[in-house]
Amino acid sequence: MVDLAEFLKALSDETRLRIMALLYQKEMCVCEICDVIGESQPKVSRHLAKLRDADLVRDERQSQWVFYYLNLENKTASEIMNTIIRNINEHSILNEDMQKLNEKVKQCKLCKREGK
Amino acid sequence: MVDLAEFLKALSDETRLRIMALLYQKEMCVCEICDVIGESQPKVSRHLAKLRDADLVRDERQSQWVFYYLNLENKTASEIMNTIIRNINEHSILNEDMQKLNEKVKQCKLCKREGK
DNA sequence: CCTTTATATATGCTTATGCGTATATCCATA
DNA sequence: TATGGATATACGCATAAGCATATATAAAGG
Repeated sequence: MVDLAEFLKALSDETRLRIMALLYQKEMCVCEICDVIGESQPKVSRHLAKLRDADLVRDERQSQWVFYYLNLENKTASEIMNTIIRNINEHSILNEDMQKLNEKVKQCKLCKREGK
Repeated sequence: MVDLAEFLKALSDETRLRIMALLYQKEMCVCEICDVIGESQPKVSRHLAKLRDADLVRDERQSQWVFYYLNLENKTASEIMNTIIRNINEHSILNEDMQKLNEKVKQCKLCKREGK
């Protein structure tokens, strides 16, 4: 397992926290994430790479799109994410992202996966 | 409350994690902490300052000694510390510190507080 | 093939972080 | 008030992290 300090460092960035909170809801492709959080594609991609390096997320290419999803194998990591989501009301930006996600979900035509 | 990312950043350093795990057991003065984790006084002091800035710990001078203790007011922070401690077996260095703490506790003559 | 869309990475830069050493401060006591 | 123990901070340095912009790669579809 990845070192605890390393794993917390991977979580300790606002952009990455926002991404993690989104992926906690459902797996998403990069462009969806960019859309919801309003950050540039290279920025999101770089942060996803860090999360992947820390083994917090996994990715899977589906034709043009790369879908990211939480890696739930790390028990400590999963429990900490649970805690954050449970207390999400104290963290307004995460809350706003969730609302935006719910709106977007209805209208996104591109990023639908066939399976899963 | 301190920003979630900031708070996680404060936690995401091995030395600070070790200190937090110790303080989870009991309040301690700086020299005790140095002794248990085997790090220099300036290093420990600097890390304690960071934890204090993030409002994860509080301090209280008792004559020559400054005692540090966990600030349990931040709910998210407390729950995350609980999670880490609950899973401490996966993080050997924290475990070793705990054992060392237990040995030291018996023999420490200096750092006894009158109150609390 | 060529273009478009989606994604990843490289580059150059600025700022943040951590460290060891040296020094300052605070307090108790001789 | 001089000394020593406990603690905090300053300094100089090395490395890491984050950003924007530009470019590279991958797949789909004409």
